[in-house]
Amino acid sequence: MLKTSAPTLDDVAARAGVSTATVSRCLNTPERLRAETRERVEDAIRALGYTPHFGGRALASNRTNTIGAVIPTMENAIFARGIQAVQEELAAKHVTLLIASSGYDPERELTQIQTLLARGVDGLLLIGEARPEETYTFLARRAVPFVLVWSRPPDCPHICVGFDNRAAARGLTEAVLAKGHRRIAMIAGRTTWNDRAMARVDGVRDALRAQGLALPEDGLLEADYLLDAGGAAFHTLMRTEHRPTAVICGNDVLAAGALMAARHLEISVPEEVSIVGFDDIDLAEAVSPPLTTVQPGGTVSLCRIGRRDPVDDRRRLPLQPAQDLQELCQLLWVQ
Amino acid sequence: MLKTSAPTLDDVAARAGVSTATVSRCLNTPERLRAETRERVEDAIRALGYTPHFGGRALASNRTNTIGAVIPTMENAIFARGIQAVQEELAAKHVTLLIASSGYDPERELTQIQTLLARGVDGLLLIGEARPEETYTFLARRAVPFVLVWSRPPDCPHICVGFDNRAAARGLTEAVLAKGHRRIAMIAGRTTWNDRAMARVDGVRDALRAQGLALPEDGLLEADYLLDAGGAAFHTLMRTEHRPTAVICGNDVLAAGALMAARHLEISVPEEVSIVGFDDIDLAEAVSPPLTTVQPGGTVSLCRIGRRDPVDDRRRLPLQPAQDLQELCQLLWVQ
DNA sequence: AAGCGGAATGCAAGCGCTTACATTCTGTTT
DNA sequence: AAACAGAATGTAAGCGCTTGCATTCCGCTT
Repeated sequence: MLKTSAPTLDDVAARAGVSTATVSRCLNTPERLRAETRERVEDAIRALGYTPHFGGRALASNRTNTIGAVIPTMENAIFARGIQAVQEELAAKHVTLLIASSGYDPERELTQIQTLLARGVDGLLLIGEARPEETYTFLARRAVPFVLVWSRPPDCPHICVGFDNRAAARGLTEAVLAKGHRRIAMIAGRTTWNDRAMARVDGVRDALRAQGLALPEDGLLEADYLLDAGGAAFHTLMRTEHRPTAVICGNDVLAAGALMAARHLEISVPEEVSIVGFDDIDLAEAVSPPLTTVQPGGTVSLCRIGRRDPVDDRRRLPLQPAQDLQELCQLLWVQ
Repeated sequence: MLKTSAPTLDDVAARAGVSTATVSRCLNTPERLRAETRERVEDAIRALGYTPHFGGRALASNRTNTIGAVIPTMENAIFARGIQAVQEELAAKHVTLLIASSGYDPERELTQIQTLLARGVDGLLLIGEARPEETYTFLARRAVPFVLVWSRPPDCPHICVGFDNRAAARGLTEAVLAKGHRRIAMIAGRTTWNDRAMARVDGVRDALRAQGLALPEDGLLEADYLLDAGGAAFHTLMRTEHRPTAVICGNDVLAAGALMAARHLEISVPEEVSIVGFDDIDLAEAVSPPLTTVQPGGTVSLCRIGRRDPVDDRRRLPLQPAQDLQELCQLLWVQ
């Protein structure tokens, strides 16, 4: 009689003439088997086309080799890019990344965390530090290991892997100031429950203050991270009494939106106004003129402020993404 | 003594004064419990902060409520967008989507499929139809239910949810022809193991043939779906003896790359040459001039060929994404 | 050749849940 | 009040794997 259902450990064990324990060890700690035994087991596995049953494994070991990530949205290229990198790094370690998105909503984030935990993830990856105390309490009660990425505030009590958004924004702003701009406005992302957006605003303010300057009263707008929203905000800024000569945007999507609006309003960039982004996603390079932006954790491309022809004027920010990924994996690895 | 580990079904059962079977039923088929019993159980669950153990559940029921998707890459916004939509739809049905990417490599796709299966997914979502027979054999032997998305060739023997890329490309090309273009070139995506890329080339050819035209010999280039590659291909096209007056690109990324190259070469678009994309991602709208592109399954925005000011000249393609999502879920639902 | 220690393997008890089947209710019908 | 059907609940047997502990094996030393 032919067996129709998937082969199990027992089948493999029987065929290889060993116990199930040995087969299990062959899968998990092969170095502890005699070479000859291991080969016999491996042959049986191959012959039967055996694959371990995920549920059984999860039940017995109480681990799933899965970590969950809750990101704001996959539609922002910066997160898609980041998540892809993390995923690849984890895959190399035979860990699966389970992705969920919150749409920048802290309540939804908690729900997603709960869903991920119900799915038995061994650890969590969360974006940024700002979230309701309730969420942190929950995480603590469940004793889930988690890592915060994408920001690293100087005094964060949690495990963070990321860069200092405030410092990056300050650096960017300093570069803008160095080009002679004095009337600078900002289109920030929504700062509620978003420490990155907040930190970037602070960074801009820091740099201005150092020069005895400030954002004009009507020179700081918040917008959703959408092209349209960026455009609308830009439109508003351009209607203020004294137009800024440079507009710093909370990310590249906002900046691209602003650029579109400028085109629409027939305001020439960078002649009449400079537009500056943050993240250095592909979009930044594709628009015209290419956006001045900052690649956090990489290099700042300050090359294009006020000129169309790129010049190499790049600076390093404190963080190496690749190295961070390593760190990240290690952190999550410590169960 | 305080219990430290997570509460189990037994704990809940004990506390509610019922059997574990009842608790299980309360979780899975609550309508089969007397209201009063159900409440008692629910109270206990709440009091204990109980969450079902994923592994146990998977083991006993042999289902994970997970479906896996293998996409080429998350870095193309079109897939990020699509996956996000699917994910939300599935989440509403308490199904988790597990995402893996293949980087357009069919071997890697198979590996990823195997990984996903090892993770116990109940079904699979794959992009496009073209893949080695080996992969299909494997799927058949394992009897995994799967759905192909993003393309729907007329004669596909599998379950497909998507649109007819060939027809879409033909439609787009016809629109280009209608604007008077006669010398048309194409920058296609890599067509090996990519039926969408292939179909788009065919569609362009169809439309040209219908007018007694053809792609010039040196007027069809293949490129990776990257900005740079699109730019390089455009560069090549512009060096051919008779420059095309319109360049149709396999997707918006290629088109944006081409546009960047045009800017670099100081070739004005659309005065000297028109550039046309495919997918209608945000990028298409952000570049300058905004790309003419086609939103498959939605509307074709043919508005901007040869002019900067958008005119409303849209047409519907045969497919409704939302409706497709429904269909998709149903298909996967049939275990 | 006997003795020994460590490495290799086997034994078997669960891990937490689902579900077929058995049992006990409940409310009707006679 | 007895009988009964159906609904509600309980019983208990696994699902496939891991792992602590017990046992056996092997290659040395003496």
